[in-house]
Amino acid sequence: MITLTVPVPKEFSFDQALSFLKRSPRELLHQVEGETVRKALRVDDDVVAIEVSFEKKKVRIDVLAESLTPVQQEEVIAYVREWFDLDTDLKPFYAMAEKDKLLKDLVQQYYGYRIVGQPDLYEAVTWAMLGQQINVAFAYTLKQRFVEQFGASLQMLDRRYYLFPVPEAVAVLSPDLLLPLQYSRQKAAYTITIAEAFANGTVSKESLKGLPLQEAKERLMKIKGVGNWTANYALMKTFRYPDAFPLEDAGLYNVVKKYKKLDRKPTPDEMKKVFKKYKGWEAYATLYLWKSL
DNA sequence: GACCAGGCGCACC
DNA sequence: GGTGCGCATGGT
Repeated sequence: MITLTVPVPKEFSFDQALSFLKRSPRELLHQVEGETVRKALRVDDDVVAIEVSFEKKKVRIDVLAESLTPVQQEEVIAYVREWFDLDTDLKPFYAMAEKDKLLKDLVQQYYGYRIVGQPDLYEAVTWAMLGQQINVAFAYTLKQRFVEQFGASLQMLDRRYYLFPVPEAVAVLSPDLLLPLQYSRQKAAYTITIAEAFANGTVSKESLKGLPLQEAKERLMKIKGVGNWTANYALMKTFRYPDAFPLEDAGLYNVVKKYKKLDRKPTPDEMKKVFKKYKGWEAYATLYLWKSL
């Protein structure tokens, strides 16, 4: 076993990250047990299992492997930094939120809560699409079946670690194989077109990296099944564009409805007005507002 | 039994 | 370029 440590900023709460990661018992891509989260990772064409915990104000990563190349060590550390969003300076956001009626209490209550990311863009897009217009619990059920059936896994010290299916494997599936998992015809078709786009290189994390948000969104939205909401959500989770956030999100509408004490759904203009105050921090504002639901 | 979920594409105007 | 509809199923 190899142990790596990662320093964290003051405004970071490992417990908050864990409580987010614990939110579904159907999650197969990581397992939280006590104060430790376990996960399998692809590093440099290899697969390793890691155990992540928090010790002496640092993130501790135990890699269940006999040896790792220096490159692999770097990749593991980079993954964890991305996963927990350790490179974002939250001070300006908190300074702004302190003065905001909606966010004030939330940022105190959940201090150090960061956006748990999804470093794999393909996984982020597929997961966002799965979550369209159904409740989150059911989305997890669909994902569980999908991962069990089409994902790779490795067995390590009495535990099974699952990996998200790779686009190459999903692109060649027939939609009929997904229907027994309770996918709608629509979701089955979208699942495959998204995989095709990634498998044939039309879209990749590398090709979107560094693009302005609008451009990255347009590229993703060329894929059938990926609309504005899904593109924003995926870009927020993978690239952490601070201003990528799903404005038309049903949950956000409900927060604003409650806040403004409306007896109807807020209008898009009312939504924009609320979020105008959060310019540059829309993604983080969204994260904390979701917490209030 | 309604009604809504971390929407989207498409057919119609 | 706007509006309405079907989608599948679970939670409330």
